[in-house]
Amino acid sequence: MATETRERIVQRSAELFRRQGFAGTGVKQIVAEASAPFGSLYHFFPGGKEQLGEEVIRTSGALYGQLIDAFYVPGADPVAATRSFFAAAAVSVRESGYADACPIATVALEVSSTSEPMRQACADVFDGWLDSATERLVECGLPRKRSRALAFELIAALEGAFVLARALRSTEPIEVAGAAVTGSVREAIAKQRARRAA
Amino acid sequence: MATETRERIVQRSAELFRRQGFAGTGVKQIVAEASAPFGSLYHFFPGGKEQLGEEVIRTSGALYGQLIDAFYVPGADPVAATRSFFAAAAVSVRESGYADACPIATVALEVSSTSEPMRQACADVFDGWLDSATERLVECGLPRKRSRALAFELIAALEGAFVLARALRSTEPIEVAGAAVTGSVREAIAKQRARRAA
DNA sequence: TCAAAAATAGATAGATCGCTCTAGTGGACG
DNA sequence: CGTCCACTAGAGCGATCTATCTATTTTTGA
Repeated sequence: MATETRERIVQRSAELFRRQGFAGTGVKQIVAEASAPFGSLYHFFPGGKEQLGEEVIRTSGALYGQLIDAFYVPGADPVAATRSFFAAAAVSVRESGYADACPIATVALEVSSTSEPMRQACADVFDGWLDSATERLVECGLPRKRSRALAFELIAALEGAFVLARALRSTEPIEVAGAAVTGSVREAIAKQRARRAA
Repeated sequence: MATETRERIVQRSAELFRRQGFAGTGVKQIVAEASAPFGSLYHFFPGGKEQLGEEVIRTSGALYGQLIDAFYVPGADPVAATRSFFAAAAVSVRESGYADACPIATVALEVSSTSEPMRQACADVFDGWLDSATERLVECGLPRKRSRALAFELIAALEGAFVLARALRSTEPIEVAGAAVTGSVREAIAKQRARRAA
């Protein structure tokens, strides 16, 4: 089945978009690096580059979102999970030579004011991440409202740390931000335990 | 003095870059919207678009950095300053229709893997912000090490909240992130006072 | 006042952009 | 065996990209 060509296009696009941005990546470069025929791109994506962009955002966003569930497994310690999550992010960013951080942030900032379908795709991805993180924290016994605030704090700190890490070529922002979020989670858990004991 | 043309080019570029990114903005569009002669762009910036980009990053980055000093004035309450800082950011983002958030984040993510001089400019700007915030917190009586960690937390949370706010078209990320950072500052101040009392 | 320098003005080069088009290939199925 | 259809393949279109070029106008300073 030749639909592997389609997958190669999406995967290569995902890598190029997150590194050079959407506007900074040409369709010729995509098909060349994906070893795909040029005609196939418009065969699989009749909506052109924008349709490809939207799909790349949704698929790579969903893939990355699975990491949240992978770290915050039910029954595990959410404090340790938070620490591990940021530590893993730092390793991943460093190992890619500070090239690959968030799969959609670069595109998100680029298209939020220029392409409504792509902006919506980014919003859906972020909403999905926030919902995932919120649910995992609720399962840890935290109140829903507090969980949602922590989810925002977690995603925002991670995204911001990624921006700094890529520009500064350092994992320090990720480590420091991770420590801060870990502290917030620890405090929330402690407060919740105290309330239950009373 | 005709150097106002040069300033118009820089200012207009700054606005366009932060909204559509560096690669997504053409030099023709810049001179058109800046009401500047096309030849003037290459007269003032013989290094072309990249030189313009670097200068835009440095100038608009320095301008934004002054906000840090404006909010964390010596003698003022750092907790209230943090709250005000994020509140002002939220208002600013909303009033621009979620178009203008961080002046350099969009470009930073775009060029960190494609243009070393522009990446370095972004790194210098971020370093400047971190140094400013660190100094202001040190002046508030916090230990230098703790101040620097809080500075990272502050900038990272703000940057990440900006990414989310623009895509979600909501100020909630900025408000929630602001509350988290404000809490961290409050806690650091309280801990420092307790240490001094002992 | 006049020459030199600075800035304006825009035509245009050469490359690349996203995209369309037609032709051809290979395999599945009647 | 022949037909259909998904996919491959790439030439090429018009538009746009960055940048250079020459010519002209404006400003500056001796």
